[in-house]
Amino acid sequence: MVSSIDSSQLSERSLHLFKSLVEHFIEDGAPVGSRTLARDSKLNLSPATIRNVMADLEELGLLNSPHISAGRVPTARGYRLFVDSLLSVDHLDSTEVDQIARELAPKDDVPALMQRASSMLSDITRLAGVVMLPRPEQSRLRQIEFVALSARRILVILVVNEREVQNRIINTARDFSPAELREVSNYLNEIFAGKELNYVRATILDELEKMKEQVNQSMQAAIEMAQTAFDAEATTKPDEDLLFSGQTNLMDVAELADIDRLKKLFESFNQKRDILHLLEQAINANGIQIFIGEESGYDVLDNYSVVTAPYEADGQMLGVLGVIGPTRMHYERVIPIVDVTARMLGCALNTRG
Amino acid sequence: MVSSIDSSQLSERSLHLFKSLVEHFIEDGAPVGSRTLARDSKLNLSPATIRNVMADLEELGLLNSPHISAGRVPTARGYRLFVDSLLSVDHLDSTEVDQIARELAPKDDVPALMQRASSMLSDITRLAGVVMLPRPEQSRLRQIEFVALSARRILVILVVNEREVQNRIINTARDFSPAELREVSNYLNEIFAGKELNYVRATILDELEKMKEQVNQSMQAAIEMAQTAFDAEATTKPDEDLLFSGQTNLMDVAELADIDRLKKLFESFNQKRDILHLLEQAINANGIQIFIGEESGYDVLDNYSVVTAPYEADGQMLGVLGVIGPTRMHYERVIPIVDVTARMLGCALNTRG
DNA sequence: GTTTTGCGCTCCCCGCCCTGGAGTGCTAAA
DNA sequence: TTTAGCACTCCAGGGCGGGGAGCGCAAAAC
Repeated sequence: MVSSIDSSQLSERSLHLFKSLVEHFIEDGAPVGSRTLARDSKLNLSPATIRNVMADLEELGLLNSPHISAGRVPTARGYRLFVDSLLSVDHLDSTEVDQIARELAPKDDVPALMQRASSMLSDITRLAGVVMLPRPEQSRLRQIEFVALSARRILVILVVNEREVQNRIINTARDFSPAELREVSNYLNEIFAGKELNYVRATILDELEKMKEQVNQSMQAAIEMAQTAFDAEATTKPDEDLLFSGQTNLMDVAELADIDRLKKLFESFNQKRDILHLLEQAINANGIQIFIGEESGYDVLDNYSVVTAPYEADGQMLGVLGVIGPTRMHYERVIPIVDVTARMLGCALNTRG
Repeated sequence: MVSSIDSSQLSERSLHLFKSLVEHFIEDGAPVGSRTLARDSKLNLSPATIRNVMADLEELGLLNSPHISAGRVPTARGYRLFVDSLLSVDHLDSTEVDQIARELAPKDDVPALMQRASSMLSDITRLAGVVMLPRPEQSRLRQIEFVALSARRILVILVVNEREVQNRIINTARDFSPAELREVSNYLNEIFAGKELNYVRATILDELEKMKEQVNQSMQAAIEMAQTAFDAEATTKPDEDLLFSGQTNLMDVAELADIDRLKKLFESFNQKRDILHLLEQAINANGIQIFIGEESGYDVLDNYSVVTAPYEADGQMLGVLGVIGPTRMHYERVIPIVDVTARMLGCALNTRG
């Protein structure tokens, strides 16, 4: 990464003008010229002076012009300086906070809650919202149950983290009686309840070995069954971990009218991979993190910014949520919204149901 | 609906030319003029003759021209005649059929299967795919189980139609012991297993009344619990019944470059309501049904066509699937693909797992 | 009677030029 | 150091004209 700009390297005046320019551009989406800036920034300077300042800012890589006789536009680096040092974040008025709180009332199951969080983000910001579901690595097994469907088909139910339920169907090598199944689940609950899923997956093979002669036949079968169950879990999950919403909002922002870029972006939403990687970077940042345009390292996100915040419950980081929109977005509004939503979601997930 | 055109009302030659014109337009997307038609239809007619024929066809409402000196374009009515009487459906080559069959192998749970069906439709046709999930009204309860999560929180598991599992969490008024829960589920399974969910929902109140003094306390509680469980089911489901995929494919078709229409369409995908209504009309048609442009009655679908087919398993209609694309789509390919997919999906859903 | 030829006409598309406006950089004056 | 002045660049939009594609109509040809 190139040496980034420190606000102390620039004069008060330059910063003021720069901030004013970025705000203008965010509002209008059109390159900003020296005259408009002279008129609207209260500094009482002539356009010519401002041109000199702007030339300096361009030198520093904070601005550039689409062509020689157009106004200036912030670069990614410029936005970076803007959000890091110049931005004054809005204070959300209480009606908005109330709305968020209402939507995120912990009334039903986790997936539905996440879905609501995502659509709320997109509704309020008029951009695209995204929520990463609680990471399975941090999921603690609460309970495991087996239900016999037919002779050799068994429904496995994993209760995870108080409110989340996963089920999968496995086929077994031999028949199990209901009593046997109960015995098996009791046994598994005894050793694995409260453990992390990752730990369970990792340990279950050892356990199998250790118990080989020690316990009776049905227990061995139990462990084998459990293994199948958790294996399946590991393989079928990974594309179910991001929830998008409000993608269509992005079709409004005019400067992205070029449908090709938008298509690429939508496709990367479907693929999920890139966005997922990006959000994973953000999970350990404590608090808001912002990826601006090309900074993210993903081509599809050129000209888009991602504002993220991790959410936690019971003192544990669970995942990340955020908003995706044009670099030219109203950061001063989006940031507090993402922030508050993350906190509220955390509250809703705290285990006191 | 206006009287539609019967192919017998038109001369052999007119039909041939008309068909040729539609095929041309589907290929190129540009209005077709008399000269191109004269060149490419093997009839050895002069452009002037063809102009006369085209004028007649326009009179009948099968064609129109964007402006006076452009070529002709099929109207919705024209497409209707085309697909009803003139279309010769492709024969899918076996590699494609194989691909479909492979994707729809009944290896895992119903939702995942549906998801695969939808994305396969969109992948193969390069259009948008949609699948309506099996209608809950036709779901038969196979088994019900309760799992105690904590003192007064109980996880209800409904196994429906062999392969589908639903769960919800309910809060109870008093504590239940595991033994009690088992007793309750045994009881409910006894009377309700194999019945339709609708029937269960409807009957459960009566049952409650009938059993009032007849059975012991815990049985009454059982029925109350079950009622809560099924109620919740009825209310939380309805927006989870359509699966779209490949929407981005629609961003390629150039003539719909006007982003506004596309945005409206995408929004109606999210709302689901309109598309759902449309598909519901198609569920009782036996076999392929095609909605062309304005015919559908929904504004958002102007210039789009929907090709649907219902799918069934075990002799029972379960739902509808289909493809959404520009009216100018390759019906001769899309139709057999939708058809085969519906059949295959039906097979995959047959209960022999 | 049907088909073709010929002709005049319409309309779109494209390239061209032009102009006005916005904005720049540079230089010289304040 | 700031400002004024000036020459210059580039874009957007309007007007214009030619070329092309296509049409309808009427008269000739089959």
